[in-house]
Amino acid sequence: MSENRYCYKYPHPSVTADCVIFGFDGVSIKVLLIQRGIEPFKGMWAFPGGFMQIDETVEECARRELEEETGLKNASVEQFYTFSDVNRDPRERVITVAHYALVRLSEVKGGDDAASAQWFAESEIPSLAFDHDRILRMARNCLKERICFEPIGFELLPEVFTMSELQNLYEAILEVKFDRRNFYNKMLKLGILTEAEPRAEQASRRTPTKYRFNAAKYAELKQKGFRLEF
Amino acid sequence: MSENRYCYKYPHPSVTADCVIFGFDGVSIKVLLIQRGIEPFKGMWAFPGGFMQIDETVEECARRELEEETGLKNASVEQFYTFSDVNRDPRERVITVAHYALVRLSEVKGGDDAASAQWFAESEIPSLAFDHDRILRMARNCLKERICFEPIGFELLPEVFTMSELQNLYEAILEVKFDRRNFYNKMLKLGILTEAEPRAEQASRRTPTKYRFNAAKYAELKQKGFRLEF
DNA sequence: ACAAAAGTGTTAGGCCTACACCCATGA
DNA sequence: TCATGGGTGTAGGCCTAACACTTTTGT
Repeated sequence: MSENRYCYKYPHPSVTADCVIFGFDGVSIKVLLIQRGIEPFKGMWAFPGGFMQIDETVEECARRELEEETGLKNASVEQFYTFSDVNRDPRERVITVAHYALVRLSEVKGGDDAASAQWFAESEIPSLAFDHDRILRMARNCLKERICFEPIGFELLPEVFTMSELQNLYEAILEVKFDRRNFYNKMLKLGILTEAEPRAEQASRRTPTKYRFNAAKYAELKQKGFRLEF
Repeated sequence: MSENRYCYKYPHPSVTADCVIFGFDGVSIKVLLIQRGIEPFKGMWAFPGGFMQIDETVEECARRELEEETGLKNASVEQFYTFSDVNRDPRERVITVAHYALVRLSEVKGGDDAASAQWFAESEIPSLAFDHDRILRMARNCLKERICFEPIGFELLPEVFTMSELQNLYEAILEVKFDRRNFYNKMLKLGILTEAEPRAEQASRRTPTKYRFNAAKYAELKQKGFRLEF
């Protein structure tokens, strides 16, 4: 018999943090999944996640899991909902605090567990373990809403990017199409973009202008209270 | 020694649901607090809340607590964040899933615990137990953001209300002032309000027009995808 | 009589949308 | 040479913001 040394007067649930990891390859949104090596749901795909230690917060737990899976230390990780259906885990009562992380594909080396970790385009995501299908749907919705308030998109792009990449990202997240000129104008008028390296002399007309996100100007605007609108 | 019959291999946190209960008296936002009768933080004010039972979800727990405090059964309750700082409860490791509820003051009879429950205007809220100050700040922010997407305000008003009351509510939640005429026009153009009882014949010019929320029209608009803007 | 609340309309400016052509390059 | 992607400007409509006076009633 295993030693069950932690005893309580009332039953306690386990608490896990799961992490929906979003990336962007320049065209479409990707999600990092890992294939479960153990029961339950052995062989099925799921989000990285694990049990919260007694001396860490759920956010710390999510970051720890993220680092183990992707090697990333400073990604943007945010909790968005806590799932607590009574039977969501067949083993025991587990509630999970779901997070999403925005990472740059280019910076992901693949973690310890890389063998079983894989990026999926949204359209190719298989049916997932536990209630992770539902978690994914909510994460996706949160992303949509959040991008209307904060320029989270820049976390998904390389530091230097083209306007088309940015537009593709917004279109992918919001599932709409924008007129190219209008998108350019709106973005430039917002004033949170800076042109990166003044385009090389020999730059052909075909070479797109590169931008980077201007966090300072964004902070300034935010202070004055404003909203991104799309 | 108390009987500690629930034993686990690893330490488990306790899980609670707390409920920030918002009301509106026609002028300002109110919050329902209860005075703690036991340690820790005995005598201090806090949100209603309690331990999640092993056979209920956190939302069910929040609704149960809400009903115990206010007698309300069908209020709008929504979770918004999970607080898991390691030392947020001095007794043991407790993580709490914080919810907010929107209730009509007129419908609150006062619950079992009414003796120690009290409505506070925002400006009069004392310093709170645990990390409830922080929870309140986040709840307040959520309210601000949510009202830009959904007409949650109507949950706080009586079924039939005047345009001024509605404007006061929006101004209280968003902490801004609107021009009265512009607010009227915008609201009426949105089309989610219906005039309640055609104003009595003898209605004086001083008697304000009464409206009610038109949920059907709202659902219709929402389907087509639109946003409330303020 | 005076203060407080409700009803009502116009104008100017800004923002959003829709839309088309040219150039350079790589295949 | 053709297809692709990037760069660029304008006109019309809609929404927003700013703004004042009248009426009624309660005090």
